[in-house]
Amino acid sequence: MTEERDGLHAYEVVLKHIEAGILAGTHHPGDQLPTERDLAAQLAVSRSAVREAMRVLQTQGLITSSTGPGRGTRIAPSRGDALARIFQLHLMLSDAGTADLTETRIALERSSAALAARRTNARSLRKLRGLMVAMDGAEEVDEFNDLDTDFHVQIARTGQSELIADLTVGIRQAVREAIRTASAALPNWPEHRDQLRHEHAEILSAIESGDSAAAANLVEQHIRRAYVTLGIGTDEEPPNPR
Amino acid sequence: MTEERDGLHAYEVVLKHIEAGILAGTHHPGDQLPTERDLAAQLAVSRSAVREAMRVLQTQGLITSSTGPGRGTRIAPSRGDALARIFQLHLMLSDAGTADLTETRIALERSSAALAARRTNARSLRKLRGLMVAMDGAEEVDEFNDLDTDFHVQIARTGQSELIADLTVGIRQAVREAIRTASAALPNWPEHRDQLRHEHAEILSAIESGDSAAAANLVEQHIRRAYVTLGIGTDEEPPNPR
DNA sequence: CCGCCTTATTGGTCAGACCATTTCCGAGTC
DNA sequence: GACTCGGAAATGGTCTGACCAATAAGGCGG
Repeated sequence: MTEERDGLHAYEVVLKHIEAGILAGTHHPGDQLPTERDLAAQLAVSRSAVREAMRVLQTQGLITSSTGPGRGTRIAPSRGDALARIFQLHLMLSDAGTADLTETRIALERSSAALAARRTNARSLRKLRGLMVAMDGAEEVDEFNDLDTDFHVQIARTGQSELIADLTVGIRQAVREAIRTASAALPNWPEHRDQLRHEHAEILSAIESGDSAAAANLVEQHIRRAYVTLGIGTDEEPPNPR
Repeated sequence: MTEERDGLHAYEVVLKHIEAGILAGTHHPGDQLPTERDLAAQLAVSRSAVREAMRVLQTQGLITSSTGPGRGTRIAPSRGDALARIFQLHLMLSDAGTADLTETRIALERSSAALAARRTNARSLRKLRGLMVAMDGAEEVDEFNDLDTDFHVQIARTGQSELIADLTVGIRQAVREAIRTASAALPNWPEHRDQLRHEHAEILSAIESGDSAAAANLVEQHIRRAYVTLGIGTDEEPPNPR
């Protein structure tokens, strides 16, 4: 076999080979892949090229590797937070305005909250209540803001759609710092904080009672009110009007 | 310097080094990175490790490389469709139900359409009109479906928020095959196709006239009607109710 | 039968070489 | 002086081969 690579880089040959299996639905979570040395031989590239492709897929949360006989590399059973991290990096480099980000965040968190309301489970509710309690005891901006982020993330995770959850998490993480800074500059922080506590309680209540429509609407109001108070993302008409 | 890597893999050292620069806002699109050999020396890892990290960032669309003195590697000025491709792979492996996907797609495309209506430009409108014309001439399922995908993608691109566009593109690409299969099985495909043409025309009209609310609503109706006709994603109450 | 030790497998890392492309610069030419 | 051409150097791309580290499996002695 001559090296017909059609201008593709060596690592791309490997990457496309595996991605094709995923996109075609022939690779499923848990499936075992050939060893790096075998793949290199099969595709007529060096092991380095195979390893570069493996790294790419690993950092995208698509495969996991471990050493030892019979171990090796397999399609990841769960994607972890890789997508959220990648998403966050893209957000940092993107020129998306704060307003766009806000509207996207609202669109995603409406989905998250509604899903959460329809798929509650005892463990998630316990975590959410725990975060509420923790926030009741958090007076300062930094501590409260971290818990606030966790609260929204936990709602996303409750929906049991890891994809939507990952996106939600990524965007919430990305705006975390901006929210922190704006909060710290608020003259009436204690009032704002109490308002947030109140809204969180309402949202949790809607989720607990399984009212997905209410949960979605409350989350949207919650986010909009917070951004108005913080003075961010209000420079143009909402791109997602209702 | 002793190799204090704290359990991190060699490539992770490099990856985190560069990601940190991005997340901290010290790296901006267009910025030049050190050469692979320099980075390897600085971080006390082998060049292979540096290359693995570079591959990861390249495939995520975050950096670009070229050879030659003074060229090298830099932060990508534009992220391309890398995020959409990664997103698509995650969708394939995720257990997200079709219903969840549909609702998320609606949430995102509402945003896309509304943004497009507020940020129209001659070039985008020309492309959209061109796709409409092409669809008028496309009778068969496969050809029409490809153009349909392009139409939705182009709307997303028109919004000028690459982030939302990438997400929209990823999810639309991911459901492309499912839509194609379901369409091919439709007994009354010609009627469905004509209905889609009609709805596309309405959406384009709303975008042209800058009516973002109408554009968002029309897109939502368009997607919902299509999924009902195709018999997918209707197995539960909408998670994003209004 | 149990526990330990050896061995084989497999990913992780490294060093070094060579290649391909591109820029840069200087010698030579008009 | 300007222009062209050719070689040197920079830089990412690829390959080879070696060795390390973790782990599982099998064998051996008790």
